[in-house]
Amino acid sequence: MKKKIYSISELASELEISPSSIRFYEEKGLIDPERTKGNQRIYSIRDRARLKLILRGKRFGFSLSEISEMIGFANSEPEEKHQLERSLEYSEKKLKELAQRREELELIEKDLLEMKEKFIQRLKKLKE
Amino acid sequence: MKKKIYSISELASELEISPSSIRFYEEKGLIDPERTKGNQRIYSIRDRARLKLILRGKRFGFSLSEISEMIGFANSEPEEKHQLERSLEYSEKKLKELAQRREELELIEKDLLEMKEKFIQRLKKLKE
DNA sequence: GCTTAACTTTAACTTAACTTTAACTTTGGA
DNA sequence: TCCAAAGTTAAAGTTAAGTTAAAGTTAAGC
Repeated sequence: MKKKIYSISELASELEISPSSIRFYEEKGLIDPERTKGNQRIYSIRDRARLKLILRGKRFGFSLSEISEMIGFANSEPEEKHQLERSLEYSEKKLKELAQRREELELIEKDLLEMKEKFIQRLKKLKE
Repeated sequence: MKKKIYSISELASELEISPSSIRFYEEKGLIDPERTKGNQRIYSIRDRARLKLILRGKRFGFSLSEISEMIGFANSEPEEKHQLERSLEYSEKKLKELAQRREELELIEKDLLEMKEKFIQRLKKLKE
């Protein structure tokens, strides 16, 4: 069982963000790495995966607090029936939101494709 | 030919943003409505469409300046060949970016779907 | 053991994207 | 014609998401 771990700067350069950003996410409660005897942060593969998730979320315009909410929910292991049902509802809600975003993304793509076509047509005419 | 127009507050409430935001976008050069004799802003259907585009872009984490760049490019009518070619390149670049975003969106959706499945399974077990 | 690179915290600073406020003007209805 | 509602600008204030700086601590290679 290999237990790969990372220092803050390793992880930062791999994910192409600054160490300060990683510390900032920790301050905001999005991540919570172990520490060495000397108090330096050590990141596990799971921590790395979580950071990747954070960055992915950010690229979609989710705010850190939204991401925080999603992570908290993802990592909960609800045992009680009522809580389980609430979690289920939450995931369904988020899935719907994502579906809507996908539709909008398709609209933007359509706009851009049309633009591109227009440019191509005009270039063609220039060549005649 | 009906030439529907809007006041700032009409448009704001329709798009569910504040009038100040609309003014702010104008200040940033994203939109440029006509004015009445008395200097009040009047928005055309095209202005409304553009605002929608701005909001759509924002929902995808594009910054206002990126959106501004895209809009400026969309509204340019380049006649020169070289410029046309640049515009074409630009649109292709943006389309690639969008494709990548779509992939990431699919990853997030997958994560969420898995979560949802887990909750369903656990609920099932509880009922046995 | 020493040096130096990498780490630590705390606090101030920065930027984008708005929002709020203040002081004033225009518009639409009784 | 007058008044309230809606609009105007300019400037200051706010919030999120970092970045930078200062001052000190730990770890790694010689």
